[in-house]
Amino acid sequence: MINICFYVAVGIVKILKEEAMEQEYIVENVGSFVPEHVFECGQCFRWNHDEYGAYVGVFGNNVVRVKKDGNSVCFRGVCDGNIAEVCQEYFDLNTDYDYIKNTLSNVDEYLKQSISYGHGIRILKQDLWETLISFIISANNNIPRIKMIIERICRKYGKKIEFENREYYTFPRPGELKNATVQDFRDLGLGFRDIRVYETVQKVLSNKINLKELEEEQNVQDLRNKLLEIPGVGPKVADCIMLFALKKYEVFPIDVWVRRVISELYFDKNEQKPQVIQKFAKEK
DNA sequence: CCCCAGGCAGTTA
DNA sequence: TAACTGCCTGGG
Repeated sequence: MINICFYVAVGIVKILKEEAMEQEYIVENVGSFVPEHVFECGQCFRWNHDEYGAYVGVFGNNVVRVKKDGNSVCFRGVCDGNIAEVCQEYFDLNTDYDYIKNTLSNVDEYLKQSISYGHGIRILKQDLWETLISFIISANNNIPRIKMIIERICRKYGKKIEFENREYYTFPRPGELKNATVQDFRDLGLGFRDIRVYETVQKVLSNKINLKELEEEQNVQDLRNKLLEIPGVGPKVADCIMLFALKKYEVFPIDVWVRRVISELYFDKNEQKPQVIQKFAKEK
């Protein structure tokens, strides 16, 4: 398990509009932060680039615009709390990615090239509830459509936040979805995933699924088994939830592409079963 | 028109 | 428990 935390993202915070909690946070010399690598890698679904190459996204009750200029990154937005603290947690700013990349680059030539290709990536610390629902929707689906569906859910059930004269919508909490029917989800374009999302909402509301308990479960195997009981959550989705929302950095989500790439590179193009790839990745 | 997309769940053997 | 198959929907 990799967990390096000797490193602190120092930056400058400015209050821009006190009444709207609009703030700015500028961090100099951020190692490993390329917005395109962070936001387009498929770990998140609510970030979109604007006409100036900046990315704007909603997470929690925050709307933030992220712009990289040379060696510094500017975070600007309306935040539920201190923007520096909010961003340090969400963007994992206090982890030394250079150390991790150096270590993994020495494993083999394929990893070296992969890391070079995506050198600016960071693993976001996303909200458990949003990640759970988002990855149930991701099943047998493609990223533009996943993003579109999630946007429609937020627009219909989330809370509106205004920023820079535009409207943004939070991802609805379970309570905000309590009256949503299977048909409502079908109408939003979820397809056969509608019943899975509906049942998951209902089970969280009736406390058959306890999000807090999942947050606190430290044993990865037990956590995985608990996640697998949730409708619409299989092995791949469970691993994504653990990696992107619960800081379980030892998991290795295997989707069709990871399977294909690893089979091609390491198994002489023979398609391997997820179980075999899982074992291989863990050992490596 | 067919095929596929960041899988899951229910059914067989 | 491993393999097989259907599934909403949209785009290439």
